[in-house]
Amino acid sequence: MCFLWHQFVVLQRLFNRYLPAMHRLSNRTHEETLVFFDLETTGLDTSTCDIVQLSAISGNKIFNVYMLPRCTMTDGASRVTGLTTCADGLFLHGQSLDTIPVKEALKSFISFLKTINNPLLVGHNCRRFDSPILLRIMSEFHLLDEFLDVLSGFLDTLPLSREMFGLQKYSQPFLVQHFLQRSYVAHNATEDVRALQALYRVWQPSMELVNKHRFRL
DNA sequence: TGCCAGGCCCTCTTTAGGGCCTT
Repeated sequence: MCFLWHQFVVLQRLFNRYLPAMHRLSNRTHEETLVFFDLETTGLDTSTCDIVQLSAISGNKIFNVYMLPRCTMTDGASRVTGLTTCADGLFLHGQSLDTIPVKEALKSFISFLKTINNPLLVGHNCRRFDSPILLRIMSEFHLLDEFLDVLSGFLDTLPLSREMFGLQKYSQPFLVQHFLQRSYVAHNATEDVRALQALYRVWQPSMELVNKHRFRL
């Protein structure tokens, strides 16, 4: 009897010790893989603009494509990105870029995501800007269902950083300067995703905050 | 000359308005 009671006490202690960890594990999304992404677009109007550059990074895997937009770039977008379009193609600071058709670019991005386990797309201000544009254009090319099937969700680092830190600004260049003590080539999607990945490594937000700021369609 | 969209956040607010954030 005494032996059984001892076994019970041992099991109870083990249970009490590991239950909180098991509970945290069940709520974690660590089986998801973070994929930092960014768009360069023809403008700021999320209902009409087109994507000209789509970049993503997950670990050491990098994705980047340029595409010819179906509409002209606004002066503001050309000014901040250095990208211009004409009948001959897409140019970065006057240098011609290799582009692929929009649908091919989107399908290529979906294929990239399929190589990643349960991808969670992470972007700065992506709830209000990048994700509505990406979802709209995926829908226009009848790729939305396939895209959503492969995707775990989105995570917006703008409200996440606002909740984590008390700063005067939360633009990505400011955050990079503040946390990484360096400047970078903002408004180039590849540089933006590398910078955001580096910021996230420094921040290491809690799963509670991640779950608070994640979303799906 | 500089803005052009739209939603969130903050405050000198809530019957509003300006700044921020993305290109």
